[in-house]
Amino acid sequence: MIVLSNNDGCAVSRSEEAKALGIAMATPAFLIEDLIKQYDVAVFSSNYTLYGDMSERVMKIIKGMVPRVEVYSIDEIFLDFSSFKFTDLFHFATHLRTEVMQQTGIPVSVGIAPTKTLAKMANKLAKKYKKEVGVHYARTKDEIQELLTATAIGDVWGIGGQYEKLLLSHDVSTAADFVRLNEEWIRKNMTVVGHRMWNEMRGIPCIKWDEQPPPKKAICTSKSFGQLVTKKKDIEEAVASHVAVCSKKLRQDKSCANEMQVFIQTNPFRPEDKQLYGSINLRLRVASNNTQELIKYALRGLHHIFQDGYKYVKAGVMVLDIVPEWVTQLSLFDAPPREKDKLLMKTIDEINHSYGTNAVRLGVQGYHHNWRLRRQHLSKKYTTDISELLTINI
DNA sequence: TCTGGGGTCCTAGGACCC
DNA sequence: TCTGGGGTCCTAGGACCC
Repeated sequence: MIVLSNNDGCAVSRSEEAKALGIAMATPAFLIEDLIKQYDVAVFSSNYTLYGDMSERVMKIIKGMVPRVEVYSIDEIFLDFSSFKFTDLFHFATHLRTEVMQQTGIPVSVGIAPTKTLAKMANKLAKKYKKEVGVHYARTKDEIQELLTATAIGDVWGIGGQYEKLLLSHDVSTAADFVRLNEEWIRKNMTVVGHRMWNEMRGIPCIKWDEQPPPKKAICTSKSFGQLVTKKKDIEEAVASHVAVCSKKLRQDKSCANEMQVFIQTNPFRPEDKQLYGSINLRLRVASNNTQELIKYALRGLHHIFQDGYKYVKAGVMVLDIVPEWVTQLSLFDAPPREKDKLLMKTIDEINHSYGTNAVRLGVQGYHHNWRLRRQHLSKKYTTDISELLTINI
């Protein structure tokens, strides 16, 4: 089984069997069509509504069992055991795993260690080698050393492709090799970030604990079109729709943006086409999270960067310089009916929450959406849409 | 025909201030 | 021969994460 990225582009999630077939991470789907047919690989478009809902369920169970947690991503959560009354952490982790499995059917693995970086390593080991147990605990000096030796340098949290290349060229192939490196060398070649990882791996916690996610500094919505687009009207619809998503997220965060960026792009994988990347930054007169107002800015910006005669593949909107709603500075010459607008946005958000995103939208967002994403292999929203409930044939 | 999307942090260099 | 010292803010580019 594989799951594809947006627009059914690349394989971004693969079952063990798919990996065994040689399907590498981020392989474009069109390159493996034959393989898919030959081995009857099950293919799914990504379904973030479903994943988000299942994630919430899993996190909720864990939050109910551990008082201090940090949700790190859609499928990862850090647990703070430092003030824990249970001494048998291994046993507790096994119990936690069973609970999650029983209530959601989702297998999880648990890594326990003195720092976040080591815990991530232990987790990887738990997942890789201890599938039946699913828990790995590295506590003593020897256990930590063993963990470091078992971890390839490229598998360390914070070591990406570039650093991996650099380190391999210096004969550093495992985390244990890395820990033995000279401190100054690390500081010089890998900045303070590398230095932090070095300490973390030696058992000294350096990565802070964010129990509630810090407010966002930028929010971006961009998507490839399902097909190449040449008409300005289609791009206007897409840009307006992206703005609607950004503004909704701003309102959710109780934030406003002072600046906006709009960008459009041709397909760089088609060298036979004329290429263009157009982008423009717009300063808002007054910080806002109002969809209608933000769309006006965005379309004005689009007008400046759009050029006829190109085949566009993607458009995006980013809002930046984000401030909390309550610190927005009004302009001396600004007198729109802000309270009324706010009520309208609130109502639209509520309706869309109950009846599905886009149940209510602005006319300029369009209706037919010639540019919409390809999602040919979409699974159902089993857990969030009453009309897509799981059916069982008996 | 066909190649994802959304973020963060750090550094160096330039412009500016007194 | 010779041209200060101590700062801040901004941006672009590069690294990373999921």
